[in-house]
Amino acid sequence: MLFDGVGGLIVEVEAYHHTEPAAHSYRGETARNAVMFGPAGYVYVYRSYGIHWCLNFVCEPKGSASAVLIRALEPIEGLPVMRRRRGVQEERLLCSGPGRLCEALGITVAQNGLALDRPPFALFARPEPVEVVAGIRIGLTKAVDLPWRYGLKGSRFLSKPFPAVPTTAA
DNA sequence: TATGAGATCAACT
DNA sequence: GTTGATCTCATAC
Repeated sequence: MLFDGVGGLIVEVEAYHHTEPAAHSYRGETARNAVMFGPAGYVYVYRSYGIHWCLNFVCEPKGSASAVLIRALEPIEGLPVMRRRRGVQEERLLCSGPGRLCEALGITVAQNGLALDRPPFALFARPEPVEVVAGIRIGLTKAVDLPWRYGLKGSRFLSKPFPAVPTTAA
């Protein structure tokens, strides 16, 4: 996934749906979350805790008000730009979190409602299936127990590591 | 290394 | 007036 020539592999996401209280769309459509109620393939950006931006992709079906929060990215393109914007050198810290990711990519509310399949956005499918692990969501105060966090197995760029895989659990 | 509190604003009640 | 899908810095081990 690229934005304006800067980006990398998405390694961590969280799912949101209007039927669960943690979602912004839970209480119905408002001026802020209107994008979530629109067609899939658009971005929903909002400000969190007054200082951070969070990037979401709106999903099918239209009207379901579902979206995925992009929580972490493996930086690949435009590393110097990201480092400059973030003021951090370590690759792992550039995009390992929703707020960091947006700062690194230069995403703000100005991008709210933009289409994902047109510049400056660019999405690429993976050449082959990847191993994905699911887990409990992070940083929420509602519906915390839903296992709707998904990440690339073994990635070093996750905002937080996933629990050990079931096969190795005690 | 681990835990705690502050920063800061848009939208909701 | 309160809350929040967060991050960073400071202080305490």
